[in-house]
Amino acid sequence: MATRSTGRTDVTRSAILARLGALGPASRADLARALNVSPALMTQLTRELLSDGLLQELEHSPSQGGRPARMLGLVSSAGRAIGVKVVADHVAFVEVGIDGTVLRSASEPFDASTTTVLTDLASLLRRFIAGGRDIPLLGIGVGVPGSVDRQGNGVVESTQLGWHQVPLGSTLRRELKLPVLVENNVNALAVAERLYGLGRNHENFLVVTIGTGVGAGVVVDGVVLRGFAGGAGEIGHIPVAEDGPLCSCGNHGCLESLVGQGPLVEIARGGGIISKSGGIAALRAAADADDDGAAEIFSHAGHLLGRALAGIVHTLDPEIVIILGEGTASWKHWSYGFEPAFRSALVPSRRGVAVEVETWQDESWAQGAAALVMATPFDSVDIAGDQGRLVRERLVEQSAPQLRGAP
Amino acid sequence: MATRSTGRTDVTRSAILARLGALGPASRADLARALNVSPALMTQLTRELLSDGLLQELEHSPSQGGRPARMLGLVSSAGRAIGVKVVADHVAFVEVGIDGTVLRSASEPFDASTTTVLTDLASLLRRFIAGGRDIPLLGIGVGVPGSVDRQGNGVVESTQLGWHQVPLGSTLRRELKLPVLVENNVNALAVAERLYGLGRNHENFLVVTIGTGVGAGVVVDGVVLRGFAGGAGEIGHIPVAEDGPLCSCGNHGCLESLVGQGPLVEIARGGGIISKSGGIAALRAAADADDDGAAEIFSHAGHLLGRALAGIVHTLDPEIVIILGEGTASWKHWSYGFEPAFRSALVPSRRGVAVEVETWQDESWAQGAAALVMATPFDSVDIAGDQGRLVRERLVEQSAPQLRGAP
DNA sequence: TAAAGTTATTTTAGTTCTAAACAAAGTAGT
DNA sequence: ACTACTTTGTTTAGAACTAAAATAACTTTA
Repeated sequence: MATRSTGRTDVTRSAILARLGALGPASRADLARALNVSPALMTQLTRELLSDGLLQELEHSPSQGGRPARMLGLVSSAGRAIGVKVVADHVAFVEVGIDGTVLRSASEPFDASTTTVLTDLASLLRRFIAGGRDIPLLGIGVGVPGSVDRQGNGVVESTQLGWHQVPLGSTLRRELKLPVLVENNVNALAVAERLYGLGRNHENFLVVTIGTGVGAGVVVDGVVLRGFAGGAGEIGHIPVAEDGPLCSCGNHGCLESLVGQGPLVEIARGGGIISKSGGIAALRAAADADDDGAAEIFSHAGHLLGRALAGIVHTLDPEIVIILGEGTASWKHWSYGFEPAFRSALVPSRRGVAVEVETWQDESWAQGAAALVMATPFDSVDIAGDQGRLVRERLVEQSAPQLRGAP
Repeated sequence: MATRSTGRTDVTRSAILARLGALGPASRADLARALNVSPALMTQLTRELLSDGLLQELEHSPSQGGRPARMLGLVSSAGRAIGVKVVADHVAFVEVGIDGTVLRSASEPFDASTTTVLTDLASLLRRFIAGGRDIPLLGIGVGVPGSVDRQGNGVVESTQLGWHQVPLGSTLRRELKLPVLVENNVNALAVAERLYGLGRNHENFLVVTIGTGVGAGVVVDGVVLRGFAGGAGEIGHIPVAEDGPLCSCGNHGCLESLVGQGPLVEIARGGGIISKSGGIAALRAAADADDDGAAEIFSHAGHLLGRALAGIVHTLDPEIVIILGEGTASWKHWSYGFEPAFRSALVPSRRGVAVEVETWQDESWAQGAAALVMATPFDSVDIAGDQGRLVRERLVEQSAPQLRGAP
């Protein structure tokens, strides 16, 4: 059906801001091309944003053969966002600037299984917010391991947290009086990747995370694919072995039950490769030290992941696959199994699909959640709904209280 | 990025026509809601279409508690389309009315491997077109077993036909002077399903075909997912068995090499279940006659398909899975293996996903191809590009040569 | 160094759509 | 019958865009 061209609040206006934030200064002509609008409109919108004090004109860029471009840059104090990573035993916060850079971060112990989870989380968040700079706070992004009905609604279903239809979004919104966007953590990462990472240059890509579990974020035509109930990307439960080990979901032989961090450590302990108390770090250390058994464990995991991803690549035809997550620290070892299995299981015409492994940081999950907020202006499909509109309004209104609508 | 709200030719105007064609008469208010535009615009557009002679006002529908709705219906002579199914040894044509009903059909022997394929096809098409009624021919839809760069472009890559970057679209367009839309055959089927079938009521679904090969069409938010190079949905080559039989793609153990019609027949012959010259019909007959071996072959295929589809459902989270293709004639036998394997491999929260098997007809492939033409008005994402615009123009202009622009 | 070609930005005159107010044509309660 | 309430359809003013032409500010070529 025809998408209603909103009209309500201006989408393009703030898409300009988000783009400049994400990619740095650009000319009006660049922006018009990138956002797929006419130069005429760009002139008009940037005029308003300049007079609102959200943009500034910078130096000229050297001529490309014609009139040199006048670069436009963001006034960096235009906004900030907070990203939250929620897992069973702790929460992590980051505060990011409008360009996605981390300004502050913190981590707090937390119990997701109490009856007071939501108010607990709100208090922790309030405390973190209080420490922030005096820049308009555009909103809160929350990444959870589980599925979310709609970003702007924020009802969470998560076996990992033991949450069943928990109204995380509405509660935080009420408690904090701020726009709140809730999303599956891997999808949030995909949004961040699209905005700040390799996904900037690709409209169709796959983000795959390896770590405790295995997950995927699917970006199609520049937009994160959520599926019918927000559950797309749960590749950790693809059936792999007919009679494999028991998975947390209750089935046997899921991908995650074979290549997740827990199972790998289990195998290593059983095989005497690491001590009974050793963890994934010990296993990686063993592999790094050329222990054949350890290498084989990673390599076999890579093999299984490679075959599973080949299936997904056939299904979705992405341009590039981006590997992320805590597990990437051992990617070198995974890759021995992954590359041959993955490539050889692909149809010849797909065999060249790019696989990139990005460096992983502790804050990456929370940073991804924050990207949800910064991405809302891009949100032409209106994934974030009402909350997206609020973010946009805060961005435009708070930054320029002195102008517009003053008597 | 913000989608350019085309503006060029009117999309909504013909979305009205397509909707009325697909779903029958509706009121202005209904249409406005369905197409997500304002009532005001609907008044304006329908006024034009009425005066153009494309629509007609019908009786009032009984009041729903307020002013009774004035129904609008399509003037059925507004247009027709032709759909073509191309396979290695023959082509099939159908002519459909604006509501998707088949008016005429034909099948011709054909050799896809000659050097004159394209002109041969054009001649056959010309002959078929000539037999049609005197109603505006909106365009030609072609379904091919392979991937297509862009519908409106129509460059085909198909191992099955032995075609490498064949410019099918542009050639037919030049030869026939008509809008031509080319698409992978399963994707075309998904479009038809969205327009006329079960997909009408679902924005996220999966069309799976079983027959010679296995394929899938993925519909996300109402739009067919094509992927980076138009190759999405090639689930026939998902790796299933580590050391399975050789597949036509050159790899071993692809889903298709295990559950395709050819392999099933092979196994049945080898097991003495059918004669050395028996085909799939014989195998089905054996299963129908309670031959345990035959039943087991189908059941095992169902088992493998079920596990593979479970993986895809986890990846895409569709609301419903629609099974189509020649193979559905034996679905009863497949289902014994399919249902338990599929359900038990799904995460509990997904276990209820609906699986529907629709009746299959010989012309279904070609009918799907024709739907490409009828769907272009819906094409808010502009998949069909230039050719879509041409279809729209033909629909509006040819039907009302007597009005508009007359001196 | 003047003419030609490029690229960037602005102006102008629409087009397409929406929101909001209104008019039309009913049903249901009193 | 009279009023209140619903739903449909229309009118009007205005917002958001676009295309095309005009203008600006260079580089390149002859």
